[in-house]
This record gives sequence, C-alpha cells and structure tokens, in this order.
Amino acid sequence: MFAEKGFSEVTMRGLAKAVNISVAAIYHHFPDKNTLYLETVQYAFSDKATIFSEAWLLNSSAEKKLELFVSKLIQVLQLDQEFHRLIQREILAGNTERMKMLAEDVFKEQFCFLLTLMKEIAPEKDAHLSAISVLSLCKHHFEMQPLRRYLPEWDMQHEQPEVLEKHVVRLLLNGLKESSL
Amino acid sequence: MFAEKGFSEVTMRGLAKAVNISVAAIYHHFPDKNTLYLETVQYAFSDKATIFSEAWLLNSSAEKKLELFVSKLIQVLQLDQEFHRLIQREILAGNTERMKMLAEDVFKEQFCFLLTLMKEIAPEKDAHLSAISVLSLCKHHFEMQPLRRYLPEWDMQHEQPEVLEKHVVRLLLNGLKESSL
DNA sequence: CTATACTAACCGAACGTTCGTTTGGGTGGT
DNA sequence: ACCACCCAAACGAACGTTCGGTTAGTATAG
Repeated sequence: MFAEKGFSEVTMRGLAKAVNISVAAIYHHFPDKNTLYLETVQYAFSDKATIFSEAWLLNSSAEKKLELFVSKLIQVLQLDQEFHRLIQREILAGNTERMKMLAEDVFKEQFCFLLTLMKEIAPEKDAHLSAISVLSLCKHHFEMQPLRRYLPEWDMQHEQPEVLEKHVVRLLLNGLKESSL
Repeated sequence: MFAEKGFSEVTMRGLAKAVNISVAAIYHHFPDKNTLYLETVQYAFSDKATIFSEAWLLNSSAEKKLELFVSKLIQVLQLDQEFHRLIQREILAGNTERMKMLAEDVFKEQFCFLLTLMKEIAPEKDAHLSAISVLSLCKHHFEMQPLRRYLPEWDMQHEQPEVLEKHVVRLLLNGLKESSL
C-alpha cells in the first residue's frame, strides 16, 4: 500500500481494514506510523540483496556476467513492481539518512560487483558512470511504462523482458567497448 | 511546492502563507485544490516544449543533432530540477488521462524528432526502444543523484553536465551503431 | 459632478471531516 | 496473577472548504 499510494495516502484505518484488525492493534506492534513505514521499507528491501549472486558467481566472461545481471535486474523490476515503486518513492523523498542506509546496506554490494564488471569490460571508461548507465537503461524503461504506452511507435512486445534485455545488452556491450574516438 | 513535497504534503494554508494571501483568496481564483494542482502542472509544462527546437533545426549530421539534443536535455534536467521532480511525481501517480495528455501535448513532438534521429543513426534497431534509452541515460542519472552520492567511487565531477554529456553521447553513438553481432 | 450599483479581490473565522494517536477495558493462554 | 493481544470509542490537531463581511476601483444613472 505504501508503494502503491505513498506514505501520506495510506491511513492507519486503511491498513487496519486491509489486515482485518483494529487500528489500536497496529499500535500494539508499532509505536507510530512513521516507524511502521520504515520497518516496512527495510523488510521490503531485506531479501533483494541476494538475488544477483547467481550472476556474480558465474564462471564465464565478463560479457556473460553482465548479460545475466541485466537479465536478473529486469526480472526483478518486472516481477516486483511494488518494490520498484518503493525505490522510486524513497529516492524521490531523498531523505539523507535513508539514502545512506539504502546505499550502504542494500545496494553497495551489488554495485561493487557491477563496478568490477565495468572495469573489465570498459577499463578506459569511468566505472561509476558506466554502472549507473546499466541501471538506468533497465530501470528507466519500467519507470516510463505508464507514459510510454501513449508515445508514438510503442509496441506491446516492448514490454516483454527478453526484448528489452536483448536491446539493453547489445547497446551496452557495443557502447562500452571503445571502438573509435 | 508540489514538485518538492508532493500533492498531499502541500496544504492550502501553506500555499497561502507562501504567497502572502489568505486561504479564502486562493479559493477566489481556483475552485479547489485539485484544479489548482492541475493548472500548476500544465503551466509548468507549457514552456518546455520549445527548448529542443535548436537541436531539431541544426543543419548537420544525425550524430551532431543527437549530441545537441542530449546536451539540451541534460541542461534542462540540471537547471530545472523542480520540473524534473514534477515529471517523476506525475509518472509515479500514473493517472491514465494525465499520461495521455502528457504524451500527446508535451512529449510527442520531441519524441517524434528523436525517433527519426534514431532511425537515421541505427536503422536496424527498434527506434522506440532506442529513443527511450536516450532519455533513460540522461534522466536517470539525475534521478539517482540523491542515492548515487553515497555509492562507491562516486565523484563530484560526475555532477558536471559536460562529463555526463560526453559519457552518454559516446555510449550511445558507439552502442547504437551496429558493429559486430 | 455626484450618488449609486456592481464587482473583483481579499480577509478572519468557522464548518465538517479525516487523520494519527490514546484510552480504558476485554479475552484467552500460561 | 500475569501478559500478549485485541477492541470500540474517543481525543486533539490539521485538513479542504465555505461563509459573511470589507475594501477599492469602475461603470452607470440622475
């Protein structure tokens, strides 16, 4: 509900009704709405850190690892859109402490993996910018979905994970490997 | 204020204080808060459509046009972060009618230009996906700013428009032009 | 020229509703 | 006797909105 509607659009009465208990019963388990929200967010993020270990441990070329990482990332974004909305809202809120917490506890490990991957694939490029670009190409496609549907030349098959995956991987592998310039 | 805090965090009393008039005076000009918000959004978007015409009319190669477009886009995102936040919030809200309106009245023209550009640069690639990728690479960098600051290997100079611009253009021009595969 | 009517613009104070939160009390298991 | 768990009901604050009245400027009639 927080992901869908945002913090202030979710009421304690609405939450209570959704889980079929009284409002006071919620206050038996959580001191206030803010703490409830923070624990909800932490819970939602708690299981996401382990998903990418498969790409991590893959014993193959850096290109194949990137391919698997992109595939996993798109898969997560596709399957758990609530989670994605929660990320969007958190980043939009931009609370300094929570950004530090997210960066440190949730994304850091995966991001470091992505950084080493970028250094392998494109050693002469800025790894941080490259890593962010990987995330951008995947994540933003989903963010734009509500609007993209009404833009010219939109096609249903753009929503298929495999199509997007292929597009992103080819763009990245071609783009990151320095050819000319 | 709507861009900064979101619709429901902005109160009529807060608005009134910000412009030094009474709450009732606002209701003299707008029927209700919702209409006020909608007119605010439309006003904020009204002058943005013309900014990119310079890249449009440039009498040069498609690559140079893309370069100028990316430059302009990053410039807008950098200078008018309020506007960018408003876009983010609108897309996150995802109201069908307003998405249609945004797509049709605000973005369509620029997007069509970008589509023809993509067809010139990468004729064998899906133009829609390529165009969205261009937007993604620019827009998402700014979206991630609050979080990125606390991720490894972040550098102050990543915030400089020219650095990001160069990175994005090189990634795109290399990536979109089919070389191998 | 003056008296009158009208109106856009504004205000303080209130209205009804909804919100987060608290209170006081109940129930079943240990 | 205790405690975790739950409830209906209420509390005060904040919200969007409305109300009655004031002001200043301007058009109209005598």
